[in-house]
Amino acid sequence: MTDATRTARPLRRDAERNRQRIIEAAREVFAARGVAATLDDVARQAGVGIGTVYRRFPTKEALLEVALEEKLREQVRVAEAALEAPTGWDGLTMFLRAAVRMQAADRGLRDLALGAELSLTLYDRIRERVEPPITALVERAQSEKSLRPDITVHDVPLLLMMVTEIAHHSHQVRPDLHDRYLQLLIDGLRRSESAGALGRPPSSDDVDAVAKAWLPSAAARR
Amino acid sequence: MTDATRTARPLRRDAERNRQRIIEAAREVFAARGVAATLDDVARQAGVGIGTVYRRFPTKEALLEVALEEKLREQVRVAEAALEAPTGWDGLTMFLRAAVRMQAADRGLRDLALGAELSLTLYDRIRERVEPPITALVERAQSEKSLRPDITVHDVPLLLMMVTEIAHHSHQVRPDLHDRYLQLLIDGLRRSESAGALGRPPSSDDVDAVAKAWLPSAAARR
DNA sequence: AGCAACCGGAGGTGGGTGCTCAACTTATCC
DNA sequence: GGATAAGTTGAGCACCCACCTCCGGTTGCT
Repeated sequence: MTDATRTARPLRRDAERNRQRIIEAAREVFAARGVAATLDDVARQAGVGIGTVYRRFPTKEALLEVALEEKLREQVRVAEAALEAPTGWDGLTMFLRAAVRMQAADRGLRDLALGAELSLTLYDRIRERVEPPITALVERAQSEKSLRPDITVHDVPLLLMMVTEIAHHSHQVRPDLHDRYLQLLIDGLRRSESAGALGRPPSSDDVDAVAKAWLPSAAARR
Repeated sequence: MTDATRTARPLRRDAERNRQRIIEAAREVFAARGVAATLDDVARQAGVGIGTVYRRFPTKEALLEVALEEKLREQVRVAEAALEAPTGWDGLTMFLRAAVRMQAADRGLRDLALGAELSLTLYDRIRERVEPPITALVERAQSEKSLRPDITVHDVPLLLMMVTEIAHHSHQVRPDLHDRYLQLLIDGLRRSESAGALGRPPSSDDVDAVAKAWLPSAAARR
């Protein structure tokens, strides 16, 4: 019953230093290039050999998890904090803006938020803590007659995908450009008599399928 | 001064038949996989050898141009037809819906419309015939007080990119899903007192830069 | 029949990725 | 100040994919 990580002897000092360097480098590299970045990239950025990276982190997934766990938790915190907003509409738009800001600044975070090759247990743990607050906000905003009634929680990931996609392609040229289109979408979310019909909303499975098809690895595969 | 294509002797019958097969196959393959599709894919689909494709079309670009020229012209026609609409708003939304419908059904068309590796002369010829009608529609819809005033022509390509991106990733699962988000954006385009500020619009150069970064080849390169 | 035109597709070329391992270096402990 | 385990390194292997060439064999045309 002894926990493996607890009984493990501490790393030698140079090894521990390299481990930190690798994590730091991973944060930068994954932020810039997303989960598609190679561990060679990380090693070069960290100033260590590739072998060192592989010794410390058996898979890219393991490194991703360590490098981005904190930011993933932050996303949960943002969703929960949005519940404190005075209105459902404020909370929902606050969450959208915060999530876009974070994911626009870190492509790896965005890839993970879409469900990319993360340890499923951690991913599910995050997702199951983000969905309930957002569901609550959507319902509250609809009962307050500010959010249009034909929107569901499952639209939220799709909105984020669209906007962060713009963000990543325009980041070099106009790092703020995506805000323009997020605002346009937010204005489209407002209840209004002039709004057109939206058609059938995505199911939870639809969202998963789209996210999977959107990920870099899927694109490379076909 | 003799035109090379005019003085060229006609192809042998089997060669002409294969040429047509290749063009037909190219239309299917590029529609499904976009400009990233390989000429090997096209050859397999056409039931001919790769060598045959390369003899007939020295580069992928040449084949793309022949395979998609008609659809590109159709895009121009759609833009011009939108001018006939009763109001600027109707014309603009008609154009958006038509452009999205066509580009969602043909990924290659979408890639070319974004400016992917097409012979520059043809590309510019298309663009310079699409922009004026859209500019006119935007201005008309704004003077009619239906389109919000902080939108410019250069927003149109970005809107198309976002929506067609969703279209391509959701096509397998829910071929109509992108319409939902196009409608949301269209509702966001309507003039309204509750609309938020949009920030600085993209310049023409910004659009080019974003489109370039969005293309499959650019993603592979870095 | 004879010959130019045409076809096919194996394979050369060039690029990239994920990962290993044997030779070397360094921290730590007595 | 050794002895030793722990750590490091990066060339190199295995693999995959895309573009394109080349030439022995085939086919349509006159």
